Amino acid sequence: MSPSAPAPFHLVQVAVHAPLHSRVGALLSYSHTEPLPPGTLVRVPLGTRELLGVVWDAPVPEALPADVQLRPVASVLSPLPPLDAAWMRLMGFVARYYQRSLGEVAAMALPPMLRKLTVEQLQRRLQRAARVPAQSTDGYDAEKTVALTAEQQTVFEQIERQSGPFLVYGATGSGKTEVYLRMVQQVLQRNPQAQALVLVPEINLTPQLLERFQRRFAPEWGAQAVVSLHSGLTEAQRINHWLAAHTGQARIVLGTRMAVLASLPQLAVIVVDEEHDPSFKQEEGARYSARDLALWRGRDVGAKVILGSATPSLESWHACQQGRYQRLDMPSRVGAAQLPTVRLLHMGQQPKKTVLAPPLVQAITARVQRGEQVLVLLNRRGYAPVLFCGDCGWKSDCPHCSAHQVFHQTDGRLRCHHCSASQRVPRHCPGCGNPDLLPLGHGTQQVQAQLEQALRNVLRPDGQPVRIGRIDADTTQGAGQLQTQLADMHSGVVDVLVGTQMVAKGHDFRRITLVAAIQPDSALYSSDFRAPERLFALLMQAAGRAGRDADFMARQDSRPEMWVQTLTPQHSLYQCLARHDYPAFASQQLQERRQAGMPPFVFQALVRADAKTQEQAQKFLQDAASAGRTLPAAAGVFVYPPIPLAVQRVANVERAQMLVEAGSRSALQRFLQAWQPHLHAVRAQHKQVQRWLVDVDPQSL
DNA sequence: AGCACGCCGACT
DNA sequence: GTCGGCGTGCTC
Repeated sequence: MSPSAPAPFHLVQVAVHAPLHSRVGALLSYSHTEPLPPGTLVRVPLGTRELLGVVWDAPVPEALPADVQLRPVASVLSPLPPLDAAWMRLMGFVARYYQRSLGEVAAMALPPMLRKLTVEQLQRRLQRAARVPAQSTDGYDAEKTVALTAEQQTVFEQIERQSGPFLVYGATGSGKTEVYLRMVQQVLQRNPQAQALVLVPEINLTPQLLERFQRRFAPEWGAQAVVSLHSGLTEAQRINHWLAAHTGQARIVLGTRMAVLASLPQLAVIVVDEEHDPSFKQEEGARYSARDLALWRGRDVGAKVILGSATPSLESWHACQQGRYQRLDMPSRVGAAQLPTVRLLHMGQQPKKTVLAPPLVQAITARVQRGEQVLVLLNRRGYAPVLFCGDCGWKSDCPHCSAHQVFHQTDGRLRCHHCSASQRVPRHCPGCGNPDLLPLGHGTQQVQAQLEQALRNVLRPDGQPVRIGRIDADTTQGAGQLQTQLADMHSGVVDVLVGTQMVAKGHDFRRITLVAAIQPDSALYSSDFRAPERLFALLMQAAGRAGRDADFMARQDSRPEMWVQTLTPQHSLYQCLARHDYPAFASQQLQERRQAGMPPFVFQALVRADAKTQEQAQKFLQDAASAGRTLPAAAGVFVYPPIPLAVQRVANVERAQMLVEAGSRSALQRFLQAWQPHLHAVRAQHKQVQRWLVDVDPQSL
């Protein structure tokens, strides 16, 4: 381009989602008749298709590759205010930190419908939103503002006075939510433009909390002031809620991890409830941690960040000990509700192969006879994890995966939980023709069946037979099925609920007085060093389901209990659980992690590869490691040898991974940045590799 | 990732 | 003769 004659167009740099073509941070250049400010949403041609893109504030490249022809921007989504600098900084950070392209990260953060709408349709949507009267509060009676307890008041004042970040460490039922509500209210009242972001781990938890925020805030600011953002919304809802956040009309955005990426130009306070929950980590694409991004974003824009949990992540607990976060304790349960007594039932003293120990069955019987409810937890769905032939040793192995097919009695099928392949249960052993195949181990279906058998003659106080429900991934396939089944539990149709961990989270069943964990021991021997941490959190959370309604407990003259069936009742995890002593558990775990050199004392990333054979996958990783070790940034970084994943083969794809470790976050980041182009180059020489990825701060190994 | 182009087997 | 299988390669 000659500098003497002004070009008849302006060059714009655009972030688009063109995965392999563009490397991390790469932008594509387009021309436009006038300059476009950074953050402008545009549609640009790429090959034969048209993609959504965001104009980026980046230096114009020296020169384009000689063979590419500059093309014009196809259209500008002009009705939309540009995305602000803070949002673009966030996208830049996510792309850099998690090793993805800017375009991919931006595409993930924007509502999908933005790709399709015409400028006119967008215009109409914005106008319709603007016409909604600011005070449409129909259906929302002002929630009575109850006085805070002394404990809540103290925590509230500390958050108000100091800058944070805060970790509110409070037992289940200690009233953390009320503190969040007050804090949000306070911040939003002080600044009439300010926005709040509230993150929860699961979609199922949004309706309850959304309703509570609506009741509190809709009377003052209108129903559209509180919106939700999660993957359960329709595309239309999602774009409307996103637009409300982006234009500032929404004062409070409540949602799952994706909400942390929303455009919130006036963000002033962020709450991350149940901050320890693994669901905050995105496990595909850009593998971000919404909790970590909340902290980054809060620091970047000067918003208060409040994390809350009864069993904080060891990362957050450690950060408090280092003085990086401020810990605020809320030890008491509101309204005289008491924590359950934990009984550790030694299964070594029960007959072999006992699934439900007789004393537990007696305890369950006594509870349901008094009109109380019981929650039975078992982290294994199906009837039995494997079918076995006693004559020839045949097992129900999945032909496509290195895993067993699980026996599902309800539909008489064997089903692989990794690739979903399924087949009818064979009448005779496929190996030797033996007609007697044995189910080994037990899952939720079997526990449900055994309970039905054991309680078949037991009656409730109203003379009705006892009903046993089951909730797991198999019973909640269809839309709304989980809600229906939870409603059955609430209304008292179901007396005993058997389920996987999905039932332990967040639901207030007022009449549950007994919670039982059937066989949690396996997590103690897992190869994943985080398994005990997750188990402890799950059991504490499950314990918190019992006896939440102090009035009901008083009327029943009943005391809440949690039973744990275990072969190692003396294990320190169970001993800490029995005392409801998270701090002791955390300090013991942290000591182990420090001695063993594991997070949070080191920082990790994982490189994974998929290929037809394990050798191909591992060879790629080895070559990648070799390329990495020659880099200057490799000093202080350790790359472990590649190993197969715990489930090595899924759907006929072999999977391998390689751990990368460093003593500091910045050393790890420097190495990953420098390594990135080499990974791409090595990949180009390993065409047999079907898929590969980098997982920064992996949550499961 | 899409979406083209391109070069070999069974059908109206 | 064509429809279509998915291998290879390109996209500012």
